[in-house]
Amino acid sequence: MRNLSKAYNPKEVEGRIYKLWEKSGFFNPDKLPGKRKKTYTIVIPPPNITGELHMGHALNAIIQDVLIRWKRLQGFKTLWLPGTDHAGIAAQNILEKELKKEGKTRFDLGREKFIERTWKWMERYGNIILEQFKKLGSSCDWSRARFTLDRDYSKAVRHAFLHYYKKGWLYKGKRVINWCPRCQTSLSDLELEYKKERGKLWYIRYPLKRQGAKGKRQKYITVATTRPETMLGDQAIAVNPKDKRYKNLVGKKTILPLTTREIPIITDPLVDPKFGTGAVKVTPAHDLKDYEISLRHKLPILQVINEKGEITKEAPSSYQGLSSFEARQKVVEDLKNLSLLEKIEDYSHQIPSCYRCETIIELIPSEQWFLKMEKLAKIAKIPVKEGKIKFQPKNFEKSYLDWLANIRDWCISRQIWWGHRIPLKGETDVLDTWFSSALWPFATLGWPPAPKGRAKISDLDRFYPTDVLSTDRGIINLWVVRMIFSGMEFVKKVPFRRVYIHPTVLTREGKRMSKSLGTGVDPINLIEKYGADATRFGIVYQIMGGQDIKFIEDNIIMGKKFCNKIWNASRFLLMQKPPLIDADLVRRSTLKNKNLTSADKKILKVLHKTIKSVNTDLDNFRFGQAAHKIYDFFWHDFCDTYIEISKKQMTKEEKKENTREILLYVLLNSLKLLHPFVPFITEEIYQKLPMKRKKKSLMIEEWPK
RNA sequence: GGGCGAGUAGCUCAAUGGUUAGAGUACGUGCUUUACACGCACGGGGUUAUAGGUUCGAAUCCUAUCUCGCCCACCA
Repeated sequence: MRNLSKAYNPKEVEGRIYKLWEKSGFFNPDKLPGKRKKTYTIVIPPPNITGELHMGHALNAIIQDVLIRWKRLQGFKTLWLPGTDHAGIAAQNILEKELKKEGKTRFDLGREKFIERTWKWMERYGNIILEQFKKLGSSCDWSRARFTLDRDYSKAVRHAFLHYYKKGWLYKGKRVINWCPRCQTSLSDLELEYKKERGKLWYIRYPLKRQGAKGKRQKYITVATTRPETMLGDQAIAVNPKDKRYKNLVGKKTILPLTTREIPIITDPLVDPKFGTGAVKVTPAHDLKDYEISLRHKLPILQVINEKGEITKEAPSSYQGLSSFEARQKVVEDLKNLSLLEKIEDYSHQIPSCYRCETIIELIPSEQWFLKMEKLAKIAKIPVKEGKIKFQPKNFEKSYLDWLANIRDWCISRQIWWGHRIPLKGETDVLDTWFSSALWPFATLGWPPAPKGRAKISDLDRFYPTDVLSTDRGIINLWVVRMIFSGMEFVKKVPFRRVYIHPTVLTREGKRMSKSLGTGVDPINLIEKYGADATRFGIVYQIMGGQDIKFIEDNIIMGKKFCNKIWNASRFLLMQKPPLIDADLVRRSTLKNKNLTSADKKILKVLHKTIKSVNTDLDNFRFGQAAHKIYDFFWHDFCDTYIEISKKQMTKEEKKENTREILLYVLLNSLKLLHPFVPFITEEIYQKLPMKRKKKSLMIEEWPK
C-alpha cells in the first residue's frame, strides 16, 4: 500500500476515485454522516442539453465544486443540485439541421413526430455534458438531477403561468416584436445579438402633393434610411416639432414613391433633427420607434414584410414575394430610375440578429403573449437594494438595477415546438425557455409544494433559499433578474443570498473563445493531457481579482507539477520507517505539549495562518488568492523548508517521533486544505495514509481550525 | 451614444499609500543532495501605457490622453 509510483498518474486514479465517491453516497446531503445542522446549497446553472463542455462551464463547475467541497468539509449539509435546460430554440435548431440533411423541415414531420424525435435525440445526447462535469470531479447530487421538461418541472411552469394569468399580469396582443425569419419565432429583446454592419444610408426624395399654388415651391422632402424596402409600408414622415426647416411642410402630404398612397408630414419629439435630414420615414409595422410614433398619431399599420421575411400583398405587386433583401435592391433601383434617390452614404451600425442562429431579425406585428414587467421589476429591485442578495463583484448590482429601471414587457410566447406549451385552451405556442429557467432555484427543489400536512419537511423547506449562484455576467438580465423576481413572487424569499459573477475565460490574445472561430480550448482535452486536478488547479489559480482570464496552458502545467509535488511529498512521508503512526492521536493539542524545535513550531504556525486566510479568501470568492496561498505553503514552507529539516531531525533519536507526527499532521491538514481544489489526488493519498479510524473519504473529514 | 473594467518582467498574473515592485512560466548557469529532473540551488530580465497633479512618500489617489475588452441603448 505504501509504495507509490514515482510520478502521479491521474489516469490511473481519477475514474476509480470518482466511483468511490459515488458509491459512498456523500454527494447526497441526506447520506452525509454527523449532525450537520446547517445546509449549504448551490443549484447549478443548468447547461443546455445541446451543449458541450467549454471553458466557461469548466470554470464554473470548478468554482462551485470548490465551494461545495469546502463547506462539506466544514460540516455543512451540502447540496449541489445538477440538471439541464431543454434550450428550446437551440435544441430545435439542431433537430431542424438534422432534418435538413434528410431534405425535410419540421413542418413535413408535424408537431408530434418532431417532438418525439427531439426526445429521442435528448435521451442520446442530452446528458453528455453532465458526464463531462463528472470528469472534472464535480460532487453534484446526481440523484436530484433535474431537467426543465420533467413532469414535475412542467407542472411548476404551468403553475407559474396560471399564477400570473390570474393576477392579470399576462396579456395577449398584437405588437411589433422581434422575429427570426429562420427560426420562425418571436424573440424577446434579450435574445438579440447585435452585429456590426457596414451598411448604407439612402437619401430618398418623397414628392410633395401639389396644392395648386404657383411659383417656386419645394417639390419634395428628403428622408434618410438604412432600410429602403420598408418604405412600402410607410405611413407618415415625421420631423421634430422644434425643427424650423420643416415648419411650413408640417401638415402637408407627400406621395409615397413606388406607390400611389398619400402620407402626411407630422411632428414627433422622438425625431432627432441632427440625424440625416432631420426628416424620418415612419413605418409602424417594422420599426419600434415608428410603432410608438404611430400610436401617438393613430396611424394605420401596414405590414409589408411577413414571417418568412418576404414582401406581402400589401405592397405593390412587383415587390410581392421578394425577400426583404431582394426588395431592398429593387426599391433602390426603381428609385434611381425615378430620380428620387438623392445620395447614398456609407453607414456602419449595429443590427440585431437571432442569438441562436445569427439570422438578421425582422420587426413585424404579431399576436403574442406578454408578461407585464412593471411590478416584477420593482420586486426584483428590493432584495438587491436591501442587501439581501449581494453581488460579487459588487459593481454588477448597478447594471442590474439600471437595466430594471427601463424595462419593457416580456414577450414570453415562442412559435417553436420544443418547450412548455402555453397552458390555456386553444393556445398552440410554447413559452420562452427563460420563462422556465426563471423558476430553476425552487422548481428543482419541489415547488409548488404538496398540500399542507401531506409531506414531511421538503427539500424546498430545507435547502431554499440557496446560498450562492455562480454564473456568467452575460446572463444577468436574461436569467438572474428573472430568478430573483420569480423567487420573490412565488416563494416569497430570495432564490440565493449571493451572486458570484465569475470571470470570462478568454484566449491568450484576450478574445472570446469561440468554437466556430476555432479559438476555444476544450477542457476535456486538458483533463486527458494533464489530469482533472491539474486542470482545476491551473484554472482556479488564475481567478484573481480581475474579471477576465486570459487562458494559458502554462498554468495547467504548473498545476500538473504541483500535483506531482503533492504526490512526492506524500510518498516521502509514507516511506519513513517505522511507517505506522496512529494519526488519530495526532492532534494539535497533543503536539503543543511536546518538546518542539523551532522548525516544528514554525511550520505549525504557518499552517494555521494559511488555513485562516484560505477561509477568508473563499468566503470572499477569492479563489486564486486561496490557491496561491496553499501552493506557497505546501511547496515552500512544507516541502522546501520543513521536509528538508525533518530529514535531519529524524536522524536524532529523541526527535524522530515528534517529527514524524508533525509531518503527518501537516500533510493531513494540507490534504484537507487542498481537497476542494485537487480532489482526486488528495483522496487517493488520503486512502493510503496509515491512520486508525480513518473516514471513508477525505470528503467527510473535518476541516482544520 | 451611455456605463464598467483592464494596461506592471518575453508570456500569464500578484503587490489593498510605506524596505531594493514579487510569483509561475520561458530563458541562462550549476547540481543523480536519504520524496520529486514534473526536481533542487543560483542568475539575468522593470522609466509600473503616456502626460500632468496631490503627498514626507504613488504601480496604488486625482485629472487628461491613448490602447484593449465587456455590458447596456428603438438615431431611422
